[in-house]
Amino acid sequence: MDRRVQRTRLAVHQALIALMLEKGYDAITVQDIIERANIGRATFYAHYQHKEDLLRSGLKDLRKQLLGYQRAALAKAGSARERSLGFSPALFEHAYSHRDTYQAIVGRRSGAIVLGEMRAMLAELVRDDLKAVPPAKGVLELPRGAVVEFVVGALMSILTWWLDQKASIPPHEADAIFRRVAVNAIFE
Amino acid sequence: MDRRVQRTRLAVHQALIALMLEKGYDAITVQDIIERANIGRATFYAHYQHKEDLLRSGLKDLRKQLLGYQRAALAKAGSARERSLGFSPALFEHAYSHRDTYQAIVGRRSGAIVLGEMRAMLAELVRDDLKAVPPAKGVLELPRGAVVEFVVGALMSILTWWLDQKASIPPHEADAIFRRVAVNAIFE
DNA sequence: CAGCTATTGAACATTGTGTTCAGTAACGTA
DNA sequence: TACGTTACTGAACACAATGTTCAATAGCTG
Repeated sequence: MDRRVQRTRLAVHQALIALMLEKGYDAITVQDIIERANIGRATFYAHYQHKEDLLRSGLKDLRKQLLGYQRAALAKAGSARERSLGFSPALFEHAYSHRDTYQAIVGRRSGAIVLGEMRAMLAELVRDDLKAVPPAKGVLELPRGAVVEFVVGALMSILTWWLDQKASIPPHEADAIFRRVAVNAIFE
Repeated sequence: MDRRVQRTRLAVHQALIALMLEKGYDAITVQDIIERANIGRATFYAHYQHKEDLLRSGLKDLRKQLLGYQRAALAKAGSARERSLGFSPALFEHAYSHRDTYQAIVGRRSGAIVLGEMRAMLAELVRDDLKAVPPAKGVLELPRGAVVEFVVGALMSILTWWLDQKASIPPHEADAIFRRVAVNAIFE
């Protein structure tokens, strides 16, 4: 790929992340982005149609990685309880080493589109994952759709809370908290 | 209060809800609102500073009602398990009878500010509520902040899922689903 | 080096914002 | 009912951002 294209794309993506952390996705204008990335207006529109288009292209990379984690987790052995939502430890590790990016995506300043896309991505992961889990037997049969939404909500909540924390809790501990509340709800 | 003011405020609020259901909060312009509400531009800005200002004023009413539900629930008798998050049945009932409004606020088309405000409101409720609940004893001590975020996330998730459902599930059933996954996580 | 292609910067029409102000209508009260 | 007060109107305004166009220029790949 043309080196100029690479540099432009990188600069724009970095500008977006930085600006999201500073002012939140919604407040960002294309003007802001091209100034920060130091590129011409026409250049931006040669690459992306909208601000949103840029965002989606960034989330595509994230998606690929998450799907990779899931495939790896599904290949592992263990009890059904251990294997369900098996991608979660890797996800928390990943978030830990890309704190800035995750905080920009999932944090308080984020935008509706960002959160919506992230939810959709995670929902896909969780749905696939739960295929292996038999429906919980209890007084109340939980609808599968509700369970998926619930797990995604719990995951995003814990993730947000964890990243906002001053005292840096290690990722495996944050994951343990998530699994304690989410996995409990799924089984029995 | 002046009748003219009342009519203007009502028209504007109704326009907002309708437009949120049609195109989502983010896509709405002040232009849209004043056209739909059929008022002059200057009139809008005489009442509200921004689009966001209008939104917040609408959410204030909701907040009052939710706090009322909580006070009523706290006054009731019952086990700790029953009493915790005791406002939830009333909340689901309320959402059921104001489906449109809730769908506009909490639904897929909503905006980040809307969701953020709603989260904050619910977080306040939940935090107050959980003061009565002793910390769960288990292998892992759950941080209180994490629990609050988790419960709010679960509530919003189940609410969204429920309102999106075609088959109209009765509110008490939706509430049962919520309590089944959320209360379980808090106790034991 | 040659040929291709990405980038530039400036200009443009369009849309929305938030403010101002004089004129008009509707209101509450006496 | 009549009066004084207050809210609404509609038009105009400066400003900021959007997304497009195009000729000129710079940088890349082979």
